Amino acid sequence: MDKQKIKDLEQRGWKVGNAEDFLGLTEEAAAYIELKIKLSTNLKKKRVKQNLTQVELAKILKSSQSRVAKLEAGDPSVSIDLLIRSLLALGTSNKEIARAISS
Amino acid sequence: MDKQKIKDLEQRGWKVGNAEDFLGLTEEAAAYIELKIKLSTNLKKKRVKQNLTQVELAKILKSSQSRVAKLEAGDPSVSIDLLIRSLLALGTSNKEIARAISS
DNA sequence: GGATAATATGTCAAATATGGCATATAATAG
DNA sequence: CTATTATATGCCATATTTGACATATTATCC
Repeated sequence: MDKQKIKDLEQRGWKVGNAEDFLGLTEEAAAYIELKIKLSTNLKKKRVKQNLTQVELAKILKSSQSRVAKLEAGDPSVSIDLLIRSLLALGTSNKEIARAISS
Repeated sequence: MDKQKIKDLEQRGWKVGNAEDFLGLTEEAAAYIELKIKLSTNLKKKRVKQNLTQVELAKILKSSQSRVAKLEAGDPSVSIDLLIRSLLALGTSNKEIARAISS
């Protein structure tokens, strides 16, 4: 969670600590979501860099524009699997994927 | 593909080059499989390090021994999603996962 | 050897992810 | 403003993944 946000909440008397206490997320679930967001952000960056529209990327992936939108939004309905396969389809290497995850 | 193997094949007159030509895999599919193997190997290592049996890990994951076996074998029927969630359940951080991927 | 624990493999119903479609909402140009 | 293009959202039939079970195989100990 955003450091400033935590500070703000603590000012107001909240006992925040971390995302788990606040949102009821286990550390595990939080890490999972974080991972997904990193991958989806990266996917969008890659697509834009290659001057592709969502429709064009969908064609490459043999998927649909709507699914690409959901991929880039880190929608709960998309799997890490599809995110990774999409990144690979855009020529991303495993090392790059690793970098994205640990960023 | 194993460097030595390639050399051996080339000795015998094969034009190998890479896994794609040889196995008919696209670079993308090869990278995907490679990634999966790295994660599954890492999962097994983690489990063993924590002195857990597959049955015990299955309990933690609310899954079954047979699925854990498949996870560790990188079976085609298991998703990267489940591999990552399993690693997280064993206390693996995103950074560690990234390291495993780029290793 | 035989008993016991751990892991592997095959199958399948139920759960989840996916592509595709319709449609809504931005963003960009003219 | 109004077309046009790009992206977002909701839905659903189909496809893939999953847990669970049975059973097979492989260690490990006596």
